[in-house]
Amino acid sequence: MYTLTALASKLACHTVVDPAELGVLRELLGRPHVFDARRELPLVTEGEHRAWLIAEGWALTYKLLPTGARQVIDIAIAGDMIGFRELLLRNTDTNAAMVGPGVVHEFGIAMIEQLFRDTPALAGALMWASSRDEGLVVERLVDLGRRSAIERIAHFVLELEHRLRVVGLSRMCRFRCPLSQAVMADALGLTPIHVNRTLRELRSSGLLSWRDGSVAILDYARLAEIAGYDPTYLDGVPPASACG
Amino acid sequence: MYTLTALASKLACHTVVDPAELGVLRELLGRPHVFDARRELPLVTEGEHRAWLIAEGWALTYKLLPTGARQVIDIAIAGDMIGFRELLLRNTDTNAAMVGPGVVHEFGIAMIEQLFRDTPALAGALMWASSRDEGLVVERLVDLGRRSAIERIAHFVLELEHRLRVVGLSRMCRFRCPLSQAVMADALGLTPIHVNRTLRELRSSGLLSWRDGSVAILDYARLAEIAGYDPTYLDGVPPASACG
DNA sequence: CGAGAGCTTGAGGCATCTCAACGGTTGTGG
DNA sequence: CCACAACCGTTGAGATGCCTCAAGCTCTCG
Repeated sequence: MYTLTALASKLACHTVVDPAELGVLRELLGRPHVFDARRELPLVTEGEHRAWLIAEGWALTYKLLPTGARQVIDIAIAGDMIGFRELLLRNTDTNAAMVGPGVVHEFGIAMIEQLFRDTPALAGALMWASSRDEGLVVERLVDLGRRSAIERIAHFVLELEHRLRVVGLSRMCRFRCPLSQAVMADALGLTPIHVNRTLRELRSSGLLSWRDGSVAILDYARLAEIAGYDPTYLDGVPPASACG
Repeated sequence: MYTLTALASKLACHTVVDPAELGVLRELLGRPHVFDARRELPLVTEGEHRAWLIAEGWALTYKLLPTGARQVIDIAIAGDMIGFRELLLRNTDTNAAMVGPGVVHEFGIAMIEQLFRDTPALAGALMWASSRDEGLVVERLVDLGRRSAIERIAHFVLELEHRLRVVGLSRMCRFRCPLSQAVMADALGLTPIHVNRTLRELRSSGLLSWRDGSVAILDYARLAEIAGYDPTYLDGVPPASACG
């Protein structure tokens, strides 16, 4: 049974979450779906906007340009929502898909409205989580506008570690990451080739290791210095102290 | 007397706005402040987060990097809010400032909460406006990640025209824009020098004119083609049909 | 009259892209 | 069981879009 532990961990950074309210949410969400890798997550079905809560696995939203280029907007891990922004804005030019296999819940605007009625504290916490996701997008904007490739990647890895640690998926600066270099390139505004070279540079400098989807941050301090990393835009949880 | 006409025009794109509710908002906002150009708009004062509603003029939010580089996040025109995202997220690494002189209202989280109690329809409309601003940020992300300099600038001009038209500040594809090339550079992830050269290219191709803060889109169709422009991420208002 | 802001132009450099290719792994259908 | 495609990571060589450095001009403001 999936118990939304990741979501609970994340919200706990912001407020105390009533377990009873979480129970209401679980009831409203219903049964989870188990999805294959690369499965598309439709954000609009039959004119209705849909959003997704990731219980397990990774997902992302992206936009496609007429030229065929792709820009990844959000990278969602366990406890994150996908399509929440589009629920309010009702735009339809955004796509979403799973990265690896995973477990997700589907929901719509009606569920959010009901949460606001029945469990206003939890609804507020979800709004905070959504704002935090916007903060991630803003920080990515800074990445693409004003940081070099090596700074972007360093920043990206540190941010990932932080988010995964909050939901219990990073320990001692080690975590699993199923993102291909192509996906990272589309998220960071680079070429897969350049992502490859830059990662190699970080690896050969002994700052991190990344093999077969297993990442280890080996020199947190130097990585943070390269990235100009300051996680205050996230959630107030302090950065990792040690890399054992 | 400033009557929030720009805000009303914008919200009208989304829902019918009750004039009585707007009256309540005007009461809650109180007297407007007249600010000089370049005036800073503090987003945090005495530990309290503050936001601003622009009644007249232009304002922007930005982040500063340790290196001294600047990334502009939002560019706000009449009817737009500044600092709304930070109100929820409570992050403190974002700055805001006026561009030219202008007229603004200050508000805080308490006012939003009261709007949700007293005028829920209007509060919902404001949430929509806030989501629309997030949509702008996402589209900027696509700009910086996957569009060339000339595409970014073309897209930026078209988006500006759309937003200004919605609040009655653009007619026949002509509008005033007080942004310096340096500000545009910091918004679009470019150098002021390159913005200058790219603008010259657009001008000499007869696509637009830009002199002394007066902009005219001369060839909407070709500009839209260059930019890959599709304003569905905005508000459902159709693009400008003619450039007289 | 000087300072500052904004716009413009030139020359050279480099970070990143483009094009091209190879090897390993996985899944799939004949 | 094999052939083949698809995906992923990797590397090389050359091209280029944008940056950096440098300078001069105009206008406004005090």
